[in-house]
Amino acid sequence: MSSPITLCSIAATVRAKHARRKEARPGELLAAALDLFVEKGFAATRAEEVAKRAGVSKGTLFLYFSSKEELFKAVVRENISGRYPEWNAKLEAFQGNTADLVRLFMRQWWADVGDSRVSGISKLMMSEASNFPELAAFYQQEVIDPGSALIRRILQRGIDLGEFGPIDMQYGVYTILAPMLFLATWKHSFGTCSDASTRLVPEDYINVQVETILNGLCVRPPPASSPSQNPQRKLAS
Amino acid sequence: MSSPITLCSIAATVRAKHARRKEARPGELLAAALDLFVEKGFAATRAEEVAKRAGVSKGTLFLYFSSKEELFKAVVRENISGRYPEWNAKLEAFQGNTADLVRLFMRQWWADVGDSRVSGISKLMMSEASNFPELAAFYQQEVIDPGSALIRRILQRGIDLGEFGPIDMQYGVYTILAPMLFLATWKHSFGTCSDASTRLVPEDYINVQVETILNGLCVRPPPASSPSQNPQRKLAS
Amino acid sequence: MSSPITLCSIAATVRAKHARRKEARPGELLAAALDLFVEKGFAATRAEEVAKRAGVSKGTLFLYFSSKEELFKAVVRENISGRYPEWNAKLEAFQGNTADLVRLFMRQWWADVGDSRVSGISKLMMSEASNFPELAAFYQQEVIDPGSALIRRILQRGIDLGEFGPIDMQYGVYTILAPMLFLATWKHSFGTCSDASTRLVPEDYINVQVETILNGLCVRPPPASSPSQNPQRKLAS
Amino acid sequence: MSSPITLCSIAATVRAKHARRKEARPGELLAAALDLFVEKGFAATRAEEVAKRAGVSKGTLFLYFSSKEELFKAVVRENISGRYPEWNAKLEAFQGNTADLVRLFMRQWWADVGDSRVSGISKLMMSEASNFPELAAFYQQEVIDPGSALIRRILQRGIDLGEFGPIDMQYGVYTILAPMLFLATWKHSFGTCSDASTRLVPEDYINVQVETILNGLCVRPPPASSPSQNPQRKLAS
DNA sequence: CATGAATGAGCTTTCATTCAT
DNA sequence: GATGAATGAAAGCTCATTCAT
Repeated sequence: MSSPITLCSIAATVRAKHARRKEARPGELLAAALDLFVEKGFAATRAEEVAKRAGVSKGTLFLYFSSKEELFKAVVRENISGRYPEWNAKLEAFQGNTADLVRLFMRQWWADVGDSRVSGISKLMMSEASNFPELAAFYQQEVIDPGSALIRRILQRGIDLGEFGPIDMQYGVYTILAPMLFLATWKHSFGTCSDASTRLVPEDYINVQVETILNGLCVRPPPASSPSQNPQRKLAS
Repeated sequence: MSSPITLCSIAATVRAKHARRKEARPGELLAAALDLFVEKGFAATRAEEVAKRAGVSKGTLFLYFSSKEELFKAVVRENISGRYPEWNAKLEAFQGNTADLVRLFMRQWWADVGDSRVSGISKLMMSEASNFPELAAFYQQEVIDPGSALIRRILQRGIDLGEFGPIDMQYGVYTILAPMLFLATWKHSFGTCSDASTRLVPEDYINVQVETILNGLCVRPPPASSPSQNPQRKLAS
Repeated sequence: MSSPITLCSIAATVRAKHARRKEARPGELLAAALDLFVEKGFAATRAEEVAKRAGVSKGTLFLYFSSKEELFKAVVRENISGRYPEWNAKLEAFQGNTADLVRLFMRQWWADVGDSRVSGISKLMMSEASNFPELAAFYQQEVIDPGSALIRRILQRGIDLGEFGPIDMQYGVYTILAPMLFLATWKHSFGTCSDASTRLVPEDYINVQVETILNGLCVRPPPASSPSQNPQRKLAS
Repeated sequence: MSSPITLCSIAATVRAKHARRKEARPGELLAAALDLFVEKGFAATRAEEVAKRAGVSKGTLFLYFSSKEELFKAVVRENISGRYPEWNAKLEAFQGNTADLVRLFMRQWWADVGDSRVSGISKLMMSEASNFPELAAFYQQEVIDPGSALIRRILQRGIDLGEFGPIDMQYGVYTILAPMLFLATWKHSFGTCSDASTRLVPEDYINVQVETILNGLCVRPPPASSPSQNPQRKLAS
């Protein structure tokens, strides 16, 4: 029974298995690379470790990505999946006042993005943007700009409905963007190594940030006709 | 007139010239190191290149700083930690209301730190903290903790004087810290490569941030007995 | 007949050739390292030279041994520690009187260790122990202690059988150890450069030492019922 | 009063002081170098540390010794002061039996040489002989050979008086030499780092060695007409 | 003479990349 | 296609030696 046919079918099976794995390879490598790039940064991530985590050999990594730089670029491109349509839809459908919309947006962002591996990409881009300018431009176009537009529409809604005062649109966006990107960056830098006493609880951080953004630090006379908008504000300890 | 005095002064000159080099070295090395650390990050900066830029050989660098980590620490002390006494003194001496103190603080920070190469250190630490835990701990101790304490005192002043409402101290600090560190990080990442149209003007960014922090986005009835505290707020464009 | 077997055997051959190199490497490296350590000492032996002598590159050395210290330890294990079981077995199996066992032991040591490059390791450790405390501790544990134990068992055997008088065990061991280690040290120091007239013939040295250790220099009345145990003692010239 | 005369006399005083120190310099350097070479070996001893211990600058060391090798050679040559005439005289004058002479000699050697810094020279030569062959030859001529001759005369005395049996003279010498040189070498190698439990007490070591050399390990019928020659022999523990 | 700042070759170790199998 | 053994260019740091002062 050691006929050529048997050999062929063995080979076919092997080839099929290979092919199946082959198609999965890049994805497995990219996932492993994302984890490691986020955790250690670009320079400190060793190619061999990426390969090992993806379950392949070092040589195979270079079969799919001609260099570590190409791998990095692929990781970033791969992970910029637009969740924007979904968010835009939610924004359109929202019925309540805009302050609550801002609260919802920031908390949702943390739950969907900040608290997931994807926030690592932000940290990564912040860290490596200057080493990969084309990638940075790409990221700006694909992620930062749409995100800014989304925030801008929220602000505009507040202004249009008379809830928010007048504000510079270009910089007003950062009012919301900065605390979020800072949180993502911090979580992956000092957040991994600072002692427990100074460790930041993201939900509490977000709550304090959003209430300050909305109402400011300065005392103000209680608004005439509105229920407490600030149930989450924590008292000074 | 070939008096001992003359002899002494010759010796003094000689010594002085010799000594002057020695005394100048650390400063030259620190300046070179700051440049390169900011430009390339900690890990990617080669000791030899620092030396070359300071106009000395590799060995000389290690004559003055026992390791690359010590060099970095010295850069931080020279450019950041060392300035806290001055900043604290300014805080003590300030006479106006706390809202103006916050405005002053953030604008001064931009002028002194953010707008200089020094802000690159913040970005660098955000990028590399997780890879150099000892450096991260040092930075937290020498920079983050005193900085947080300083901000906390500002907030407490506002509360004590009845200008600020109650706020959680731990997270309230980030209200001021986050926009500044975000700006520093942004400037050294996307700021170096984003096209002119989206480029951020730091002074305007700071102004919008500080007014939002103080007064919030939400409209409020004008306070009974105070003139507009917000002359800088730019109008929506 | 192009059966799977043929295919398999081709693969096997390929694998074997590949594997053979890999399996041969450690041995080649250990041999090269032994040579160089003995010739130049631990500190003065450069990793690159070991690699070159083994016919590989610097990097390859560190593929098999994680550091120069580990390389040295492996050399010691390969050449010394690893042989104790064999030596212990010989000791257990020995049937004759203990004086002859001591003679056998010292001559065998010379044949197996002293007369080979391995004795250079003893000299090397004597020279560099104080500079490499971790290596010294390792050597003490892996070589000195088991060696002392072995000698102690020989002495104890002599005492138990009534052949040897009572002796302090701790220092009695040096009675046998010192002449051997001295010989090894001498061979690799003055032995390499002293002129022929004063050159020491190890076998003769060993013979004189062992007879003196056994019977002393002092004359003694011939023991009642034993033939001369000392046929090798050379006469004074 | 700032006359040239004053200047000259100041200069003269300075020069005198300089001259006085200048003559002391080489000695101070050699003493410092001896300590360090013995403690750390040739390669591990840093020129700067020798200079510092001698109280001069690194540059000055190279003013007196053109290289580290020359310094090493000078250290060895400096420390080979013949104590042989004195020892020879003592040997001639000794009245007791030769066994006691051997005991005296070995204990005296320990007190005079082994226990002093000079024994470091032996260790040093053992360690570095192969790197400095001319020096090794010199040392052999100046130290080893006269020492051997002295021991040979002691042995010959024992033979001539009928106290010692016949023995090969060339190798018999090592019977006494080996334990002493081993002790010196061991003291400066493992002696500095082995744990307290295995630490060797030199006087006890010498005692056990000398009694074994004289009387051997093997039991013997008590000599008919001699008082116990072996009061120091320690009992097995 | 004496100094000590400066040098730079040299060391161990790491890791992206290659290529024979 | 896939492997992993092998490579060799760096990198941080040391220290004998030099030389301007």
